[in-house]
Amino acid sequence: MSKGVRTRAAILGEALSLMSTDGLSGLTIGLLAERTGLSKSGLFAHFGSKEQLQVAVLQEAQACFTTHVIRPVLDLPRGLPRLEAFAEGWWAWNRSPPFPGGCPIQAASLELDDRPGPLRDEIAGAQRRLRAFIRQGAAMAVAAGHFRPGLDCTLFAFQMVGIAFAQTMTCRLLGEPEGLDFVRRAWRVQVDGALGTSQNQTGEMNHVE
Amino acid sequence: MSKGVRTRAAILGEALSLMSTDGLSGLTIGLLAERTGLSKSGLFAHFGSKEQLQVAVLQEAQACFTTHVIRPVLDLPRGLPRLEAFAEGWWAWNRSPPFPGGCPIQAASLELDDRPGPLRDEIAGAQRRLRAFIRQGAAMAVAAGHFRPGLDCTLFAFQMVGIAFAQTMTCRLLGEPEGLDFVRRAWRVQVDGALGTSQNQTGEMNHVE
DNA sequence: AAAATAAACGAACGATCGTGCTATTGTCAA
DNA sequence: TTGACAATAGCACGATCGTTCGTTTATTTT
Repeated sequence: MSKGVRTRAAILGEALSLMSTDGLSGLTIGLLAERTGLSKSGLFAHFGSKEQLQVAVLQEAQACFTTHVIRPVLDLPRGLPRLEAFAEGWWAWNRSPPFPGGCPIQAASLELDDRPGPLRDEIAGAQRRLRAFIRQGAAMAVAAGHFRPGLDCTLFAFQMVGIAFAQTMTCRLLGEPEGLDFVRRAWRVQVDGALGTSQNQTGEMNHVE
Repeated sequence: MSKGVRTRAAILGEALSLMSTDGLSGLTIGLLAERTGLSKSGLFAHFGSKEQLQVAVLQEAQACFTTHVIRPVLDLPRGLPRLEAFAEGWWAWNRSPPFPGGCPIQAASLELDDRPGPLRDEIAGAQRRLRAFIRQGAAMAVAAGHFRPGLDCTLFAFQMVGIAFAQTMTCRLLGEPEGLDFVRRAWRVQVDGALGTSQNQTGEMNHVE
């Protein structure tokens, strides 16, 4: 591992921390240089432009999410077990990601949703992949007989994303300590609504369209 | 209405538009002065500091939301009718608010959630009031017999906020035209899960904790 | 209409922004 | 160990940031 690669990785790590608290627009080259102990120009040379730096940071954020949340659950059996573990991992990530601030991907998603360009493409791709992961996870649960046949897995992913955002809102912005309870209960409601009728733990029948 | 007040209102209107696309941190005094046709110093004098301008913009955003979404539904009968109308109004607001960009309140919520100070207090208050409004709306539906007794109205509000964020994500960032369908269906699932059993339109029984 | 007050301007400030250069330092292979 | 090259520093640039100040122009009140 050459020097340049190592430095670049260190820069991206620090950039992620900075971005998690101050957002993509708060990620400034001068500040980042100061925190990494590099000169502005020395740091700049690693990326060529501000935008390329931002793209790299967004990619690093995705890689970090994959490492911390996605990868660990791939060892678990497909279907409900994996999905449940992913949910719990995601809630943990949202509440206390490995940065001082909140999830950079969520923040960037709302920051960039009205500004077309490479940055929005990058974060939109990340969100699409995340939803696809959830959708496939739900589909596996259907295939395994955990979830009822005919479940709309795209809607399932949509709802789960909503819970995640509501969590950030509750836990981070409002700072309510019972936020995680609401997350878990909302998630439980959603899972219960997707279960196969034979496994329906709460005795309710589920809506099939 | 004196001149100063009129100008201030015009500034805030333009500021809201600018903020909806570029975020709170993109709301710069120079740019805002240019768009309103004022000089930087002339504009600045209306607020005294950048932070006070930002606070004023956040308050203006709340007022605008109240006018467009909250106020109209207060004429409707309490309970489910009002709640349904509010939902539809909110989805419409999220998809195409009276600004070029997306909902400034949602954007600011994620932008400020890690930066304590007057700005975060302001937006946190807005979110708390919004949730209280939803919670009370659900409580009225319970009182009116539309929703089942024992419904957790706080959880209900939590879930609804989640749907709204997921909508912004889907409709704005990803630009999926069918986004509104998912919003309505997720909302329908939530409402169905809250209905009194006698009115349950989908034939499912509901989970009561 | 004159006096009093409010509103807006123009110019300047120090700071920081992103981005080019050139020079110097460090690293790695021959 | 030297030579090639990658990595970093230093410096400067035009632009823009938020802010202050004194002045000028509008508006409102007397």
